[in-house]
Amino acid sequence: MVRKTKEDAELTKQRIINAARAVFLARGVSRTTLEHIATQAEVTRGAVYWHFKNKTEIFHAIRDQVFLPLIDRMDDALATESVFDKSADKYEDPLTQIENSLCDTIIELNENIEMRQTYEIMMIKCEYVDEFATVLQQIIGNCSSITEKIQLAYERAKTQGLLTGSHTPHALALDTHLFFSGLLHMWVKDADGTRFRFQATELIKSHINLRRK
Amino acid sequence: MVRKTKEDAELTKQRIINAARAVFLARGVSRTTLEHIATQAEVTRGAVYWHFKNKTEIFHAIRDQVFLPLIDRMDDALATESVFDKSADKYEDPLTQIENSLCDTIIELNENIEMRQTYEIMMIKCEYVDEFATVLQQIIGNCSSITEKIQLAYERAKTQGLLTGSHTPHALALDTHLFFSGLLHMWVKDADGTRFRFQATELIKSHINLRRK
DNA sequence: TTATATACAAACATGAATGTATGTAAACAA
DNA sequence: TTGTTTACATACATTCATGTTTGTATATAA
Repeated sequence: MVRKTKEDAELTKQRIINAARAVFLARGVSRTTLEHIATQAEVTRGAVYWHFKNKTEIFHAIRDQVFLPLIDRMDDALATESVFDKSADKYEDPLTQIENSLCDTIIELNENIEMRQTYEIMMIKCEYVDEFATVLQQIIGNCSSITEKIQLAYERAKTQGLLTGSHTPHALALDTHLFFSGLLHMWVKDADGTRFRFQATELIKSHINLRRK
Repeated sequence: MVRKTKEDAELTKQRIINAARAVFLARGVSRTTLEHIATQAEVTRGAVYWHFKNKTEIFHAIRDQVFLPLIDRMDDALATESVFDKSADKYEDPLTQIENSLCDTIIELNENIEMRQTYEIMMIKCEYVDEFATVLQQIIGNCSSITEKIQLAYERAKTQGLLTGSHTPHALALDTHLFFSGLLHMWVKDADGTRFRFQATELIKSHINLRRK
């Protein structure tokens, strides 16, 4: 078995990525060798080195495959002025918009194995040093842009008189972002699902309800 | 230079721990070799192997030195029925108690280099697999007990009529805990301090103010 | 005072993991 | 049809980290 068509090769590449995700998850990024990945993908290290320069490049491939689409989706959910919820057949107010965009992420995390595994790898199976240190900056950057989107939604909520108290949209957005960040971390760490996963969406709802008039 | 007194030996051990913390922080736990640690501590690997079985044991030593006292302090700050704040010369209400216990942790993180470095190592320079997986369980456990303490404080706040809205102490406690968890993560990742560190205590205050009547 | 245990240093042996170089059969272009 | 490139597999060289063993000077107990 040797030379494949272009489609076959692309398939092999994807198999390597999937294999790497599984092995990273089980053994951590550092302890994973290219041999591990190759074996899991049922190829040799030769194939891995053909498609990727090194382990770091595989790591980035895994990350990009899950996070780039996610960021887009989150942007979409929050950026629009007003959203018509087809399932509920009505327009969502800004607070519900925030709530839904957070809940959707959790739902996606529940349903999408690859995304769940990728999150887990990024959060607790990876050391952010040297080449990986740059990833941290990207994460912080994404967080900022999401927080800004949330803040805009809170500002709309404020002008619409939906908010309780006299809190600034900025503070509310940061609080929400930190809450959600903590929730994601706990969601990931709560592997058996007994502590956080089962009530994640409820936690989001009650978080948002804290701000509702 | 050879056989030392017991005190000397204990000092060497501490030097190794400190060296390990520094190297773990710079290179990540996985990429750190015992040779790195030995060099940093100005001893040989022989000394390291004398005091510790392996790298994992050093890791636990670092963790215990910082986290065990921390948990005690957090418990103290939250467990007491009512606290007399000497600096302000008045009794603290439960909400202020929560606020202060969180702020104190941040202050400690700012002032205590070893604690700051240890946090950073645990959060972003370590992969929780194999022997380290158990540490995750401990972390989750600590989180639960802290959340319970916070919940008790919120219950006191409720009976004293300090809370806005009709939220349950349980939900409030989880929300606060997740918020703080997220804050700690961002605090650590925000190494240059421009995004979260500089306003961490303000974020805590505004988080608590969300609940104040 | 002497035997023994301590607190290391130095040397050794082994096993990986990495990257590269080479081989090769099939796809594809001309 | 043939030359070339592609998509790998295989083999090789090197580096590196680990754990263990041995050596040794001194503190300490008897």
